[in-house]
Amino acid sequence: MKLLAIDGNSLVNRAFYGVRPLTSPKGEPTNAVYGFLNMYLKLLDEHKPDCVCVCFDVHAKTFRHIEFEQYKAQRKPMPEELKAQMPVIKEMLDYMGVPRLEAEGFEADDLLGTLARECRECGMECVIVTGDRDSLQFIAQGAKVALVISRLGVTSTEVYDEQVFADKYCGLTPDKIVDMKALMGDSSDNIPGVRGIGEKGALTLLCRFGSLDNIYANLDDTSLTPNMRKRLTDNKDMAYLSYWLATGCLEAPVPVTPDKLTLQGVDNDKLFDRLKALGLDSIIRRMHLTPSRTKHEIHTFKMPEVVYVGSRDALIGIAQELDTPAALVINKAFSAGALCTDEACYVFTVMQLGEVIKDLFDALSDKRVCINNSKSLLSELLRAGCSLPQIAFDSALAGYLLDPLAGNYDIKTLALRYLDTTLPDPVFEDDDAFDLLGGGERALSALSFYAAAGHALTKALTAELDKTQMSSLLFDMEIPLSRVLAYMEYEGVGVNKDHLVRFGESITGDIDRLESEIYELAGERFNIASPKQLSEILYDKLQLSPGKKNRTGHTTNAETLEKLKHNHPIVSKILDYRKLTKLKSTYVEGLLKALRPTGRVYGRFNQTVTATGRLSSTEPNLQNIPIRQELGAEIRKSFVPREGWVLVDADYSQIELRLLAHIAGDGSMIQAFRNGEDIHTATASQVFDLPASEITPLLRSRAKAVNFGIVYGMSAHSLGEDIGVSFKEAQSYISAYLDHYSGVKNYMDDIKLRAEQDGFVSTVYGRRRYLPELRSSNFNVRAFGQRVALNAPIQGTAADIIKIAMIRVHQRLEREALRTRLILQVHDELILECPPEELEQVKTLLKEEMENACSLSVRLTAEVSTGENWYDAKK
DNA sequence: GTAATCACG
DNA sequence: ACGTACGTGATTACT
Repeated sequence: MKLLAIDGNSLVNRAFYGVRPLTSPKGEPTNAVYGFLNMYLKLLDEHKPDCVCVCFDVHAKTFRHIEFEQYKAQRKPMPEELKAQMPVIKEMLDYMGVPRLEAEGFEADDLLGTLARECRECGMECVIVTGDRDSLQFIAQGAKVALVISRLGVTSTEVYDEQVFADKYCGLTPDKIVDMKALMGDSSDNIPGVRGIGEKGALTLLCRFGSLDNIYANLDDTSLTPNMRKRLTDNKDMAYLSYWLATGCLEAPVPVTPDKLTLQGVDNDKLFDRLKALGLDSIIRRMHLTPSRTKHEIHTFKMPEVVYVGSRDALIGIAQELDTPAALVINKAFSAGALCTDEACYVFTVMQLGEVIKDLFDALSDKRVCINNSKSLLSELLRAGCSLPQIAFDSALAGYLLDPLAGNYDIKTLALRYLDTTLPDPVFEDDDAFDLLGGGERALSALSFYAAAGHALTKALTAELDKTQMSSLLFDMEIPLSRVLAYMEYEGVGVNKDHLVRFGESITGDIDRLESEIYELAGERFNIASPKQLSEILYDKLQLSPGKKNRTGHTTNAETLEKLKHNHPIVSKILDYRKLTKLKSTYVEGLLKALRPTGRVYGRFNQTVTATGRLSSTEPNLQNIPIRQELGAEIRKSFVPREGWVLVDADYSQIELRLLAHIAGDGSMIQAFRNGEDIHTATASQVFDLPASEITPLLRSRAKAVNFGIVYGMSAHSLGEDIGVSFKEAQSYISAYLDHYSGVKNYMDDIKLRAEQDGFVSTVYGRRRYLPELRSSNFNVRAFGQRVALNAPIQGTAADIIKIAMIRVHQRLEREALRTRLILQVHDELILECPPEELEQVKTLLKEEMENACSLSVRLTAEVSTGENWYDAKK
């Protein structure tokens, strides 16, 4: 028989401080609940105990002892967010049938000690789980102690028995942990210890003398330094008080014998409802809970009649008859699918029907369908040469709008969250060929469930979007955009292989040369790409002064190395080496890998990734092609239009600052833009109190940094760092800035307030970003939340605007029957490829659509230029 | 799988 | 009382 005895308070604390802030849809903090339950489930898996008990502290109303009161009362109060979660955790444990123990005037620790003793007495094995080293003393009661350690956000346990303890504490017996604490104290437990003695000193003393008593019996021992002797003498009372405080009790009132602490059954419904209300879906999944029967009516969907469609004609007939939007689910290989309406769910496999995909989508071409991830279907259809259906709804895009941080928007995930329904695993998703004989039935049934869930999600998510006033964002922005993106992905972008290869070859020589020069200067060969090895060479061997530290050692990043450039010739060679290898591996080799026989790369634009509404680009990332430095910009010369065509590039100038002016309603900044002033010069003129004519390039560039910094919610510290002036000087720039642009200052105050009230911030178009960080008890996390609150409306509105522009540009190209295609988007920039005869028309329409995508208190301007490659097309 | 680094807006 | 700007993705090293 094995008992798992858990220190509830200790684990809850670990969870609270170890897990990033999470909140339920209502805004209650849930991170400790989440972290605790995950730890608990993991422990259960690992130890598979027969009996379990979670112990909690209950502080006495009257204290056992006056010193006790004095010291324990000084403990920091529990943060509100944590306090609120304690009863929730206890409630969860009750629903899970986990015995828990608490006794007034006793701490969890006391209960654990008592349980350990009782286990020994009745011959049971006992594993104590805690994050508190105090409990290691109970190893002396025959228990094992699984010490919880959180490192880098991952929690694991280290199991101590007598042997492990002795190894770690130079041969001491576990009861000496009390002597340790008596000497070193424990700030988290408010045990004072002996002033001036820490972990090392305590361990040395105990190894020498064996126990606290023996130390005091041998105060005249010659091995003690006079200093140490004085500390011990002066604090003898403290040491013995601490000894008493650290000694765990073995006689706490435990009403049952350990063998009775068995797990009771889980109350599925109550647990499901509570976890659901807290938004802890991953726990629901992990525990395989099923939707409770108590609240079925609202969203849970009804499975319509499932009809297996066995012939091509029947399927086409059904498609042609559709008069309301139908949910369509289809596997990637187009070999099976399902269509669901209110009436029925029609399941079909192409294996049975012959090659009917083209016919099916012809039949659907004027029909409205509801899809999860319409972009991927549309790009597949384009590649397959099929007609495109109208997209009436896209559940993935809806899910993204409702919670852009959720990360996963597949039907199974959305169904759990919005329909309280656990779907079977999507067996059909990745099947390249749909195997009707092997597992086909299971896949068909999954398919019908997914289509039906897709249909139900349309209703549920539409309601949610109505509530949050984001319907227009979905129907007028994201859904039309997904079609544009599908075309962009279908088109790809031309890459000149020879140019890329030549560039790669031209830098390979330099890389080799730098490599051997670096080895020469270092006096040995090492892996330059390994920050660990590099840091040893620079900071240990060559004795360069290390800059900031990171978790694993000293940073070797470019910013730090830049400062060390003049101290040793190796440094700038390393910087150059890094630059060149980056270009070679990420851009030359990366792009060559992605280059298809058509001479083009087909990247993907993801529509549901960023927190702010921007797109992201992958495989390859076409949004971070070098430009800032001349050598890197060479890569851009490899991006070319089709033979005989030209690239057209248009970017918004200072869109984020213009949006800041508009959103903040700052008269002074609006005026500067209306007057067509150079905004950085205008800012410099205000901040430095000089006429525009006297603004030097240096001053302008500093003002530019201030302008950017404001948009990011900067601090004076980072601004100073960035532009190389003192903290004080940076502070004075910022205050001069905010004095002049008082609308910006008001905006900054106002948005933080609103964010705190609402729990989210919005773009001009109503796109939301939720900010659970603002409720964190951690200052840094909260400060981060405030910066995000400032930045998200601006970055997000810019993202909204260019999306509108993309849709309109695409539509105009279609309407005007042009061959020109939109091929890339880089946040504030659009790139098209254009046959020469369309060039003038395209330049005009592009500028028009971008500049008129929305109307604000300042106008937007777009700069258009053209060229034979991307490098030339950027002015 | 995560961390460090560095490319972009 | 706390650390230092917002948003991404790819590569490499290392656990």
